[in-house]
Amino acid sequence: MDQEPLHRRIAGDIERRIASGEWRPGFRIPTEAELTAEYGCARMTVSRAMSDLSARGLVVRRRRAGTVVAHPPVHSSALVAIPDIQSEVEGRGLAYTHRLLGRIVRPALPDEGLGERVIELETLHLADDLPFVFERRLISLDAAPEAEAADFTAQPPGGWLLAHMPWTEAEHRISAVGADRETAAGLGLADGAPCLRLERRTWRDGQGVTWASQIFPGAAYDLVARFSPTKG
Amino acid sequence: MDQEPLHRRIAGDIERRIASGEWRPGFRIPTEAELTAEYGCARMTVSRAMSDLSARGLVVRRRRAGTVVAHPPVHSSALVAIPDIQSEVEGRGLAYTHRLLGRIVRPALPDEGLGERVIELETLHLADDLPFVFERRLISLDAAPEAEAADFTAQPPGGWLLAHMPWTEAEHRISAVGADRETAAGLGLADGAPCLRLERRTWRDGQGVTWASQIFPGAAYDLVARFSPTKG
DNA sequence: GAGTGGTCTAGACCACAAT
DNA sequence: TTGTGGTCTAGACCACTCC
Repeated sequence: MDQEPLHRRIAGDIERRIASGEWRPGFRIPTEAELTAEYGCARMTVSRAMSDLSARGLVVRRRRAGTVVAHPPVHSSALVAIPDIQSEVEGRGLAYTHRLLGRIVRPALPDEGLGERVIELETLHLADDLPFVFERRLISLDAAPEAEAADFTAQPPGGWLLAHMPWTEAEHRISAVGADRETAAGLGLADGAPCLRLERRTWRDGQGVTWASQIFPGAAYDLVARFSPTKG
Repeated sequence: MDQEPLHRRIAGDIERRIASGEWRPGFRIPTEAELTAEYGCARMTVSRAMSDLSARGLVVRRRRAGTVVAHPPVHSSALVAIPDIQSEVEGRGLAYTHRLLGRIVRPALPDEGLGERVIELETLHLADDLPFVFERRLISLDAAPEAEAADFTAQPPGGWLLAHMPWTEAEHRISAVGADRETAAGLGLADGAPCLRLERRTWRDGQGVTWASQIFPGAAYDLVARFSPTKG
């Protein structure tokens, strides 16, 4: 019965009153001293609860001024999770497979930021044997020389990289594009059909490792994000 | 000189070693007892630092097994921030304006989840007088009856809602669509041009408040996310 | 059993900002 | 000046889980 730590219970109680609208944005929350008395615990315990809420952006704390319910974010008002393709497919209960469509090794272009030589791969990801994502990828052979000998028919490039070159920094970019001829053919779409493009760059210790462009049929794919204070 | 709290310094030291690759995923970090000795502080201070790292997903902690550097996320591997249009425009140093294109009040459809009556708005958002986003929005008049009298030529619907009905829960959905005729006309695009569609639903205390569909020209807009452990 | 993290206490001093 | 949060201490007990 006592499985929930007290600091969580305190934070949860406050969170619930914020989520329910009982405490609206700007409302001043009881002080640590008051909550300490209310819960009959040490101030550190209350402090821990309030710090957590503050770190999650539900409240704003200022010395002397006290703690108030935060206003809902205006700039950058939400976050969307970017999925791993294989997990995404299997999470839908479908069979994941992939097909290597192209593989060449060539000198890197200066603005690719991937060193001197790259391997360029084209991969089609399938869900239950239906085309799901068309991926173009460059891997730096300076950063990951083992990639030249890797068998990307056995393991898709993304999975191979995660196993061999875990990244320390990544950048993602989402945009809408019309399918070019090659992409349209791969995905079985009409030329110019609207698609969601996810571009991803990763680095390891500041050195560029890979660039990938993954193209999802626009009609078949959504990125969804839910946010509420109670789900943290 | 002592402005940085000790627990932050400890967390920062560890974070740096993870980010630099010195401590790779799976590496076992010194125990709290060892760090306590190293920094000559109380265990609570080390514990606070490690809890923070754990909450941010940089390390995984298990009783008896110790603390290890987390593997880079595989499922849901990154987050993209969703911008507020006005902030986005002004953040680019452009002048933000908006134009109300349509406004009607009508009964809500059952599957809209917005109560009995809604106000339906079409708004064009402009950056330096050039079309930037075409927005269709429904506002529940059950949840926000004041919306019926609001002047949406003076303040765009999104801003009005933030001021009058801060949400407690939101869902976002990103997809690619071809511009329909009306959208294409509003944004000055060819019919069927690829666009990024951001759909947003918000609730207050479980009651549906609004639904919005914001359409960005695909070529003109990107959602970008950067992630690295050192930027937490 | 013993090593590890998770939580909690009852204090303390300090930093900051509103008055 | 004083109320408020931010940090820190030196302990303590407990819950896990690996050996």
